[in-house]
Amino acid sequence: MKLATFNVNSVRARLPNLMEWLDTAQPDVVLLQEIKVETGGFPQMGDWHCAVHGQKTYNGVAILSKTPVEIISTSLVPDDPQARYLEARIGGVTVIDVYVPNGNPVENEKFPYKLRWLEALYERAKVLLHEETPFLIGGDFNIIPQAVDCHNPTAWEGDALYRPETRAKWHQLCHLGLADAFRALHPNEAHAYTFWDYQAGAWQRDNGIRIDHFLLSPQIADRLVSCTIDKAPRGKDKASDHTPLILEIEP
DNA sequence: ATGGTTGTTCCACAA
Repeated sequence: MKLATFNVNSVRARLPNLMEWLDTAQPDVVLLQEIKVETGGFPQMGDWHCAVHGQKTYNGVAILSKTPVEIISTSLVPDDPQARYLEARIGGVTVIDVYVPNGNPVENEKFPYKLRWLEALYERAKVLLHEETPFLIGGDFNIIPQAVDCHNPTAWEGDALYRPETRAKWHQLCHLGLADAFRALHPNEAHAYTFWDYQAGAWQRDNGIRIDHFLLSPQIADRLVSCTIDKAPRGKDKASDHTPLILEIEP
């Protein structure tokens, strides 16, 4: 079973690139973030089953699946006005699609909102682990876990993606027993990025960061086959600033 | 240190 997570930075602006990539990569399940469209405005996706939690202009998450997908929840933080969470069941697996708040600038309310959001995700993961539900969390976490996950750590000091409080939340999730699928299989690999800014030639200079992740519950981690970054979409015309992360698990 | 780019929307805001 091949799953992918892809922050498309507007599903409508990215539709030709997305369709081409789906045709090439042939995933079974795709977690999309930043669809930037209301739920009802999500494009027709042919024979894909779609679960969508969208809003106007900003944010928005969706799951595409070759097999039926049942929405379990679209709410993580109570009364969250921002569409960032989608929990669904596909076959026997609970698939959670997240678009974690960016958190910048750290001086205003955006940073505590990010930390509250991550705390709620931690609490949800604890419940699912206690229930022994096989699950995975994929998406744009807006977290650079370690120095090796960015080109120039000094440049990220103080940024909400790399602040100690942010990375502490990530490590709390991992210490619950969730596996960072990419890092588990590529322990020391550097320059393994999933995002390159549009600005200042970041892509050409490989000035990237690894912020898109799959976290696996123990039952899913036992089925882990591979986890790879598909850099090709980032090099296309009209590319998103993110590129897909692909996860293969035993059926 | 600054500026660099993209998407949505209506021009600033988010990333």
